[in-house]
Amino acid sequence: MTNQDIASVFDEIADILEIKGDNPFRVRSYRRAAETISALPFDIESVIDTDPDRIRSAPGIGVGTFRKIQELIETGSCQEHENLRREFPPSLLELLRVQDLGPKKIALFYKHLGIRNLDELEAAARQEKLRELPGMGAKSELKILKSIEELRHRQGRFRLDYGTEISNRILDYLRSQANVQRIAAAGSVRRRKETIGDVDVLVTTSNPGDVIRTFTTFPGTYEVQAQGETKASIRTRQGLQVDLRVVEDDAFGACLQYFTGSKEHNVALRERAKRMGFKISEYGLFDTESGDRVAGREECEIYEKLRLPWIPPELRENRGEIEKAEKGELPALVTIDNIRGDLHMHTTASDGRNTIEEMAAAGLERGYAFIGITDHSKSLAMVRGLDEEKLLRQMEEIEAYRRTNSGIEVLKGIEVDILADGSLDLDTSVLSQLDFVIASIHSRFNMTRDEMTRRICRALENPTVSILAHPTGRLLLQRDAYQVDLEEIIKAAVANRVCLEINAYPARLDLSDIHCRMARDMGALITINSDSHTDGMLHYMSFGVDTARRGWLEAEDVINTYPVDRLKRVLKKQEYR
DNA sequence: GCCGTTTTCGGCCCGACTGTTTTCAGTCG
Repeated sequence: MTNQDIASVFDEIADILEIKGDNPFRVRSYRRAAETISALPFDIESVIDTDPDRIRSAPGIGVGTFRKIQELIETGSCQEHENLRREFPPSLLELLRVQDLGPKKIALFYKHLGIRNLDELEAAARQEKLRELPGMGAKSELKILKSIEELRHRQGRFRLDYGTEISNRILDYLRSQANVQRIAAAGSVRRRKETIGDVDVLVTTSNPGDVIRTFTTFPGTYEVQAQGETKASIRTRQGLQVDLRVVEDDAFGACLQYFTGSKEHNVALRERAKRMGFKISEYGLFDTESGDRVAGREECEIYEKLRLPWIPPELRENRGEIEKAEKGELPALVTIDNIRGDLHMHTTASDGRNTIEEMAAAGLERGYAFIGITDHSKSLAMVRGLDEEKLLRQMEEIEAYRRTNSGIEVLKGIEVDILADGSLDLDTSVLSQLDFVIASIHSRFNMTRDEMTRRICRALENPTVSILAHPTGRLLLQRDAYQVDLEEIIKAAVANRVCLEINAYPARLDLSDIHCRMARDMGALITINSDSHTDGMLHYMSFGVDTARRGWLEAEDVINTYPVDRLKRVLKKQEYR
C-alpha cells in the first residue's frame, strides 16, 4: 500500500464526514493527516515495523491516525472507513469534484432527490429539479451543468507524481520478485507529461509466465483486468491502469521507442523511415525491400539508422524535435544535477510546517548552495500571511541564522499577493529590503482576460518584483488557469527583468511545458521552484525540471543553475540574459 | 482527530465572493 493509497483513504473519510456534517475540526485533522502522509519523503509500509516513530512524529499523525495506518497496512482496509462507506454511497464522493459543489449541497441533493452520482446529478439539473431546492436557483443549476462538463473532460487522467510512484514501485517489485532481464517504463510517464492516462511497462525475461503472474499480484493491485501470455493489465486502487508487456530482447529498443510515443512523434518518425526505405513498428526497424530487421535491440539504434541523434523522451511530441535533431541542434536540456537551489518555500511563519533552520537543513541535504524563504503576505489571512512588521522580524531571524550557520545561503524573500488592482499586498519600502520578491495571485480568479492581464502587468512593473510565481494559477485536474494573455505577461516580464516561475508542485506545473518554451523563445528567464510547505517537499523540484525539459530549456535559461553571485544580480535586476 | 498545556480539556486559519436571499449559507482558497 503506497503512501498515496493511505492518504486517499483519509481524504475519503474526511469527504464522507463532511457530507455527514461531522465536526469540521475532525474533518480537517483527517485532511491534514492525508496531506502529511502524501508528502512524507519515505515509504510508510517499509518503515512501519522497523521505525514507527518516524511516522508517529509526523505533524498531524496522532494515536488514532497511526492505528488506522497500521490497520490499513495489515488488513488492506480500515473499519472506520468501511463503516462510513456503508452509510453513504461512495459514488457521492465524485460529486465533490464538481466545482462549486460542496458537502452541504451534495447532502441536500442526496436527501431530497436521492442523487448519488454524476449522471443522476446531470439528469436532475437538466430536468430543472435542482432549482426547486432551498438555496438553489436557475443560475446555480446552470453553473453545475457547466462544471460537470468540465469535470468529464478531465476524467481518467492522473497526475505525474502518482504515475511516477506507481511505475517506480512496479519496476522495483518486478526486479526483486521476478526473473526480469531488462525492464523500463514507457509512455507518458517516460515523457514526463504533466498528467498521464496509464502506465506502460516493458520487460524482457526468460520466463514470461512467471513475470506475468508476479505482476498481477503486485501489492497495489485493485483488480486484474487482463492476463495473457505476453501481456497483462491491472488497475490500482486509485483507478490507474498499468499495462505490462513481455517483449523479445531483440525488439526491446523498438518497443520502448514505440510505446514511449508520443503518437505524433511516432507518426513523423514513421514517415521519415518510409522515405528512407524502412518500415518501423514495435518489433523493429525493417528494410522495406529485404524485410530484414536492421535495428530493434536498443532504442538509440532506431534513431541512428534514421540518421538522427537519440532524442530525449521529454521532447518527443512532434514539436520540431525531429527537424532540430536532423540539424544537430537539439537543446542540451537542463538536468536536476544543474539545480543549485530553490527560491520558493514556506515556513511556520505562514502555512509551512517547518522552521527556517529545518528548511535550510533540508536544502543542505540536497546539496543546494542557496534557498529562498518566501512566506505568504497578509491578505492571505487564511494562512496567517505576514504583514510588514512580521516580515521585518523574519528578516532579522534569517540574518541571525546567517551569523551562526554557513554552508548554504538563505535568501530573504516573500511571496507577496497581487491585489485586484495590480498593487502589492505589502509596502514597497519593506519589500525593497529583501533579497528578492515573488509576486503571485491567490484571489479573484474570475476577472476578464483584459483585467487580469493588466493586473499582473502592473505588478510586474513594481521595481521590487523579480519573480512571477505560478503565472496561470491552474491546478491540474482540478481547476483551469485563469483567463490571461500570457504573451503580454511574458513581454512585460522581459521588459521589467522579471523571471517567470515553473512552479514544480505536482498539482501546478505552472508554467506548463508549452508556455515555458514560449517564454524562453521570447527571451524570458525562468526559475524552477518547489513551493514546498514541508522539508519533505523539496524533491518536487524534479517535476519542475521535467517540465522545463519538455519546454526545451537549457541550464542557461534557468536561474536556479547560476552561482549565488550571479543569481543575486538577476534577482536585483542588475542582470537579465 | 490532533495538540499542548495556563496539562487531560478546549481550541483548532478566516475573509471574499456568489447566488440566494432580505440577512445569509455555501464554497473556495
